[in-house]
Amino acid sequence: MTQTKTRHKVAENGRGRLKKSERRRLILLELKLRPHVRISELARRFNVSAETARRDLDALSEDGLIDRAHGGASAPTQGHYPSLDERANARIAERERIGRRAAGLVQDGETVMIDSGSTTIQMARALAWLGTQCTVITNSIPVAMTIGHGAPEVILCPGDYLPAESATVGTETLEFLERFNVDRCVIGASGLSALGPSEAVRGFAAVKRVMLQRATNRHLLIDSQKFGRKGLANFGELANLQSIVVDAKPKGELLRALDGADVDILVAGPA
Amino acid sequence: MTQTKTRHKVAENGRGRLKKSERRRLILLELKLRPHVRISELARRFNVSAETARRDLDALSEDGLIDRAHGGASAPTQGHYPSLDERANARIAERERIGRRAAGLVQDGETVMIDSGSTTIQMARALAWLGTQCTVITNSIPVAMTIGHGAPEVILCPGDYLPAESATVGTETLEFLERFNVDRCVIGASGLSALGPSEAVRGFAAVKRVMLQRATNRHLLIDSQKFGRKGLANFGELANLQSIVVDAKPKGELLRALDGADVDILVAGPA
DNA sequence: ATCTGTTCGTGGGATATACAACAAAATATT
DNA sequence: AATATTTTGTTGTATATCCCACGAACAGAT
Repeated sequence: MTQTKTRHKVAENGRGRLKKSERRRLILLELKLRPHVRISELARRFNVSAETARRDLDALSEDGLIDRAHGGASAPTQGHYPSLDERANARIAERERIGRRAAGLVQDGETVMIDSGSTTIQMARALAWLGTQCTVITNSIPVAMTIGHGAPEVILCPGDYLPAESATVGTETLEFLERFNVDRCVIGASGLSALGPSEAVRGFAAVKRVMLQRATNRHLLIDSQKFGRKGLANFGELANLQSIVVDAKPKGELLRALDGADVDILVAGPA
Repeated sequence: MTQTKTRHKVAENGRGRLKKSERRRLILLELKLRPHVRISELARRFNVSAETARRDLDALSEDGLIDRAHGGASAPTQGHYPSLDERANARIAERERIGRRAAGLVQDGETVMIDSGSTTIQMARALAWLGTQCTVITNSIPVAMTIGHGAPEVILCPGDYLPAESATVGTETLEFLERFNVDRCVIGASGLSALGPSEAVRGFAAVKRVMLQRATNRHLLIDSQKFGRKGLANFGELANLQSIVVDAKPKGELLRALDGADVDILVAGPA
């Protein structure tokens, strides 16, 4: 049952033992197929001690390539997700509030474009929860998968697959989106300043811009931590937005700019 | 920190305790966002004993909704994956062989269409392993995600998202595929008889048909268990295929038909 | 109100895993 | 070839989880 010999041309050791890098590569590969691997199982499979397997998992976890668990590890969630320390969890709570508030805006029968991003995933989750009878168009795979099992119908955009964000981008995506006219679009952003919303990830700004063009009602979902920040590329003016959904009301210059642009500010309460 | 009150209208118990079904729903929801939950964590969060949390996970695992692990549970792999009992694992081994053999057919620089299905996922895995420099067009999300982190470039098809198969289907998908001409297509099937390959899942047959039209070289990946079976809809004739990749050589009528149609039979050896 | 089935918590012994520190082996370097 | 470095194995102890069985609390029905 030693499969080391059967492999293509794995770098092996003196006595058919796999090298560290090979083991780790196999672990990653395995996690693409199975959701979870167990330390004891890896130890047996590679003929190494449990400690070594543990060290492998710790190292991979350090690099963010896997999600460590007691006794094993899981594949990281599709689409970057925040690590699990306290601060990140706090942010999740806020995003959850924002997502729930935004999901409440969607009415039965509407068609909605949803952007990719961690906050919009939360919204998708809330939408699935509510079971709103709507049609969703998205370029985000996590959004599609989250909603997929619920009531709403999902149309996925084509395009170049961006693994880091689990979303599609590129001209295919843009052309596809341009074929639709929808009731609503819900987008996230890396930053929001008086000059407008901006995005850090290459290629996303264009997608957001097209979504904004194609929707009657335009909503921006954004965490208050991102107020004042400026990302790589601006997309659209403040006046282009119907409303922003936030966890805390903006202040100062940003608030004045929003008021001037006649943007509704929807603060997601703790309830 | 008791969030039970903050929920929309969760069914709660006398003293703000969640009912069993609510807990399980929340667990499922949580796993859409995070790859892994831990029993101890759930027990704290729901204010129940670890035993209760364990029972929840066991029940959900029984229904195939989660993947149980030591100390917790993970979300099941995107796209249906066979349960882990012995027989299923045996089938996986065969599919892995087939997938590896098929991946070997792809040359650097080629453009390949890959169908959805458990066997093609295995091929995607092998392709990522080999690091072949190719461009992949697929309607399967697991395929895209598996390959995504490797060398090949991935273009995802648009369409209606089919949660059960984690793939896109429908006219959007077909129209999109028709815009490309590729070197190779690799497709799976539910059955293969002398009359040709057939597919059971609604909507998939059309996708396969278009992929076959658009490719110079056409390969069918199929498990020998499916020889002789007939699915819902036939797609294409045997003569339409360059080769089939199988784990065991067909016999009898099917073999004669394949020979007559001049189809190469590539048997994936155990090595 | 009483009954009945479900759901849940508790306790204890067996097993698994985590963590740390050191020793042994393999690999790389000079 | 000899040395330095990395990688792995081992040991021991603390901690977590598992599994089982039993009894208490609960919800719904008669």
